[in-house]
Amino acid sequence: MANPGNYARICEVVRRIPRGRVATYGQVARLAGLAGHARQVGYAMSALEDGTRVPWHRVINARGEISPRSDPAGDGDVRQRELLRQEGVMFDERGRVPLMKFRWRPRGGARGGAESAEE
DNA sequence: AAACTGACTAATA
DNA sequence: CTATTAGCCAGTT
Repeated sequence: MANPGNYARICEVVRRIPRGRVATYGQVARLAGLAGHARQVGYAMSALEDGTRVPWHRVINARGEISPRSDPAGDGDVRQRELLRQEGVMFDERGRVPLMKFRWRPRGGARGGAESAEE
């Protein structure tokens, strides 16, 4: 990565997502000080080197689903779902995560449900 | 340097 | 619910 600065921020944020919680790309971007750069967050994830301790699997899209990615192996999304399930995250019939319940809420609870749920 | 690409989101229709 | 449009910006070609 030519500019790891942004990636570092993203990793920092992702790293502090507690177990059993998920965060959206937009949320991570905002917390990383890159509001509106949700795309860059996803891009950063794909650029992560192996051996990284960043829980990238806890980052999902705003719909609460695992974003389909163009992985040659094609097992990336499957693995992500497995990892989340291991942490106690439940999926509904459609394979989605109820953000209303599992969304990571930094701050004492100012967001989620009552406030602007997402962007 | 210019054009493409992409693990995204939100607003409309 | 799906489809379309537009905004966003770093990394690749």
